[in-house]
Amino acid sequence: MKTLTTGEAAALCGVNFRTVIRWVEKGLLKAHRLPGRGDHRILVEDFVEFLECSDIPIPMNLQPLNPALILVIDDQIEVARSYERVLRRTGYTVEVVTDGFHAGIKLLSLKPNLIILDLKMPGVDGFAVLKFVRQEKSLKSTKVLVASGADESSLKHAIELGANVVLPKPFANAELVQEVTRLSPIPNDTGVPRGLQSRV
Amino acid sequence: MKTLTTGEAAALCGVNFRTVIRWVEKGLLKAHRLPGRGDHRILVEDFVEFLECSDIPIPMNLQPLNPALILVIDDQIEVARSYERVLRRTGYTVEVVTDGFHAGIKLLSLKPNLIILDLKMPGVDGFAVLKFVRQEKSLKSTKVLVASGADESSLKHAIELGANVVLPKPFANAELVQEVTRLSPIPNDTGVPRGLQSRV
DNA sequence: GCTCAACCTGTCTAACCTGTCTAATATTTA
DNA sequence: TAAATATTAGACAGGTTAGACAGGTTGAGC
Repeated sequence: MKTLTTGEAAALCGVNFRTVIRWVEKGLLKAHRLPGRGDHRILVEDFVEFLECSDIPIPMNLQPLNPALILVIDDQIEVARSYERVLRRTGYTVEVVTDGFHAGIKLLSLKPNLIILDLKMPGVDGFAVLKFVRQEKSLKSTKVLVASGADESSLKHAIELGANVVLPKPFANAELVQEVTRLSPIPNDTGVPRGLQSRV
Repeated sequence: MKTLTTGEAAALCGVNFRTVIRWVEKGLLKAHRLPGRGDHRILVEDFVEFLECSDIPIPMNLQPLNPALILVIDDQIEVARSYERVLRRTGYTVEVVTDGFHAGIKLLSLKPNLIILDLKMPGVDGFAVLKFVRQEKSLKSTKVLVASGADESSLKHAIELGANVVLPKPFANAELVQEVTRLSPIPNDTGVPRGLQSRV
């Protein structure tokens, strides 16, 4: 259950936080309060509904991003394609990049829900990618699955840096699918506005 | 999400705020309203589009790109630092990246006004960067200066792909500064408060 | 060049919403 | 746990609104 503080909500719609508080006080915007100082917390869905009702444009990072979008970062194109095939069959939308530049571009422009990342790639430092994802606020909820043939200490390091799951190569397709669906379940299509994932 | 009030928009194009409101009411200028008193808020991008369509000059501080920001993409850190030093002295803000991943990240997050790009880098395809910049809408007016020791046909190819200037290595610092200032003149910071410059 | 109508823009008003500032303190981060 | 950051309420200053009216600009017709 994702919530916003008054400051965050204010920034998202370009007003002062004081104004957001007044909207809450007037009952225009639904919010609950924390026991301590009485901080307001606004459910994202309530905020979005408020924006919609008020005809205020909804910022990008609140748009319901494709919950089934996976970015595969692996310089070995055949390996990447293999992941792509398996995951597409499972119902995910998959995007593949094989170099660092496009990894950076797609990461920021797609805001994928999950990343499958190799560590040892010529030209891309998997650890650097991991570090970036973990420090970038707009990717806060992005999951990272490291799929690598690197040695154990590297894999351990990846975990320390914030990888959600590490799969040592080689692994079976079934393992990949299992971990991916655990990390990023495909939402069942009740009430999901987008059309594609409901076709599955 | 950056927005303008009617007063701010009015100051930016040198009219009375009442006039801005009338433009909005007539549908000439897109805006949304706050729930409280019905204050208008105008998205900067909508305002810029309106100015463009109306042939009204667009004030510096609304330009989408950071006016004096240069992104140096070169895997040789000493070379990149050397550019950085020279250009900083000239008055630019300079950001350096030495790998493709961060090139992608910084390109999208900083929207630099000018890129200094090497072509032959292990791990980064300079041509791919160039192609991307030229097809990405939000980087429409980004200038690209290719600084490379690549052979002549590569440099020619870079021009075909949309590079604004090609500097074959080696070149003198003075040459670099000259080309950069030509492509991306530093806006004179006369401390003019925002909006007033259009009133003369 | 002149007149006139049509229309756009600036000015003024009162009401009231929004932004700014403060000190205190809760929440988050290291 | 300590330090850094964020949030709160209240008071005040400043900005924004709609409507009405006046002044200015534009273009057509003579």
